[in-house]
Amino acid sequence: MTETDSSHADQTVTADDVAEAAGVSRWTVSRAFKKDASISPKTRAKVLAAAEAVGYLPDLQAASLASERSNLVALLIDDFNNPHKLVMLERLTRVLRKNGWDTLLVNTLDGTETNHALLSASQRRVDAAILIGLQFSDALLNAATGARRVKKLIIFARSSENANTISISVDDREAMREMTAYVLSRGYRKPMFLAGPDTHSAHLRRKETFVELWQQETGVQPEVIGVESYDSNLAYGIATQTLKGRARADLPDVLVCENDALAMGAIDAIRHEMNLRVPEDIAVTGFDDVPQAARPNYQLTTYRQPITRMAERLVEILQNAENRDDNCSFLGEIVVRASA
Amino acid sequence: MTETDSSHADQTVTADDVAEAAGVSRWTVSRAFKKDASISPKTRAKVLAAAEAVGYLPDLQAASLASERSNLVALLIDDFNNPHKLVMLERLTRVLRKNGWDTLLVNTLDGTETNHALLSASQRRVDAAILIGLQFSDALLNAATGARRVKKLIIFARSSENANTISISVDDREAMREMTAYVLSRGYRKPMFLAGPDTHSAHLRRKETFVELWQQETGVQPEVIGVESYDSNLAYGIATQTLKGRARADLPDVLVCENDALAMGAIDAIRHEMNLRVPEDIAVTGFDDVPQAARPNYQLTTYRQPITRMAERLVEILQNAENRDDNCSFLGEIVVRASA
DNA sequence: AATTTTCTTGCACGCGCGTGCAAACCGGTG
DNA sequence: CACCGGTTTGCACGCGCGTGCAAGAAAATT
Repeated sequence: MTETDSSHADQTVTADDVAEAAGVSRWTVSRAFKKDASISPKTRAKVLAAAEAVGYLPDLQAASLASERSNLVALLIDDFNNPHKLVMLERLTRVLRKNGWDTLLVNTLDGTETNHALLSASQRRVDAAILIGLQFSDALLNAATGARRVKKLIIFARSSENANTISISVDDREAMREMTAYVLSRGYRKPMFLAGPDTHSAHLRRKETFVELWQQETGVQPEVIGVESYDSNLAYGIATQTLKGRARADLPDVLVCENDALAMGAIDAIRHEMNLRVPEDIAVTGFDDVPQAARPNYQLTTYRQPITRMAERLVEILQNAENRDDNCSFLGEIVVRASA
Repeated sequence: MTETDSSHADQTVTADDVAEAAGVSRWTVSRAFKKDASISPKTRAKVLAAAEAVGYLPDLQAASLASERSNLVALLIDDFNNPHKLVMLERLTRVLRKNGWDTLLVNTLDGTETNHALLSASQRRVDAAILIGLQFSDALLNAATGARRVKKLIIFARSSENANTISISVDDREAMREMTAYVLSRGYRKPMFLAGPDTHSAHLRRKETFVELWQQETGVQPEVIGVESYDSNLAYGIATQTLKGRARADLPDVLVCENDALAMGAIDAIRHEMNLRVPEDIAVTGFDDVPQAARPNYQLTTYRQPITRMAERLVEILQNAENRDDNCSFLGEIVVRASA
């Protein structure tokens, strides 16, 4: 039916059709769509007009088959519980798209499927794999770097010393230095640190930094508790379990949390389990500045990572062919709200 | 350097290499990787072993160029604020991957770039475009259906009567019928409905259904308020503005919300702005059963959509070549918690 | 044992486009 | 007018694999 309908052959418009319409060769059409190609301005204009007329757009699959670039990146994520991931997804996809990259979303949550997922991504000839997950084991990293066709491995929003790996992250040490200074400046003296799980390959140095600096500044070792995943409910449970029933004098005056998810769980526990006030009885700080942190009932003092700038840096790295491992770190800023 | 290193030629292993290693032709290799292909079991085993040995995996780009399938779908999303989106992303990517599909994540948040993003996806030869956003204008839908190479357009978790469109969603009418019955059964008599924005193309019928049923059952028209986007902070603001300062007798006894994001904002407002209790003073219900709804301090009574089953249905639709518009709707279940 | 029938395998061709090279073109100069 | 440097265009080849068809091998039938 539609095959004989040649009035507008929208079935599949190829460069040949455009070439015929514009009265040039197919290769000239190809050049018209390529920036910095050797083609005269008027020919390009003529070709682009013809392309517009017949409704042509280059086929990126075919293009990446023929060239060595795919302009496609894989985004590997294994934690869908933290709203901060949504923020990163939004920023990354937006910035990448704006610069001509498409994004393959790969869920590596299911551990047994992780390698398979990674290989699957490599089967799509991605120019890079970007990890924004938490639990990338060394096995995963090795699988990734070993995977053929994955040219670059980029760890986003985490730092890593692993070789063959580029990491783009906030400077956790400097961030915690600022946060520690802030907490001290507000007069808090009995802190407790609420930490997330320890991961090996890509690490947040927040806990170590806080403990070290606090010790250094006050001579006192701060109390530290931890949860085994960045989950608000777990934080709620651990905070309740640790603090509820303590004598008032034994309670911390500030709870410094490794990220906002933990902080929000802790705030809920303090209020709803212990009937205490934030920040009057116990102050709380977070990290990430997720959208929920600004909610009127949290008003969380936290640290904002410059995700957009980090994403833009990512694009620069993608554009550079050379694979020198330029790990780069950024500075964010404390966002002071009512919680501390 | 690495080119002369032919011990394991990991640069690019193609089917030819496997063919040589296995002592068969390249096309036999191709068949070994294709389910239901005409090939003897022993040959297949031999080929797969050889492939394993040389580290070969089929190149999906080349495969989709040669065939008419890409096993790639585009996921279009324009709302990154609702945690429910994270749930859907996780489920969809997991189920799709399990069934051999890869996912292209397309951020259509930036309105002016929406069409461009859609076209860009079509340039990747996606087998289908899946919309899980909110604001798909008719213009967007038309652009999508008009876009070449986008064979199917599927609206997920929203219903739509638009032609050339397949929608997979929960039966909103039936869901609200259950919710209304529950609210009535609990003895609430002064409801207020908190609605999200009205969108045209793909609509939730929750507000209409609730109003209609309540009227029908009690003869009373329930009060309705609305926010212009599904945002907790907005819901907090509107709830505060509407309810704060009302005489106790004029307050609703239950706030039925179009989704959990609105409900959680409302709960926060009720507690922190009005110093009232949930559910004793005002009960609240939501919709979606986002992870946060189970948090101890929300304990939100809500309605859970069977996202995984819906995703599996999606896969079936993708596998069927014929494009009959089988809009399908699912039944979820009320999740009763403490908030109502 | 000869001959069908059914499986299995090999192969030409094409999917749509990019790259490198050579031919063609253009305008300007001695 | 011939010559030359620079620019623009055309073209063979290949990217890695799937599909349809025909030849070959194996199994089943008489």
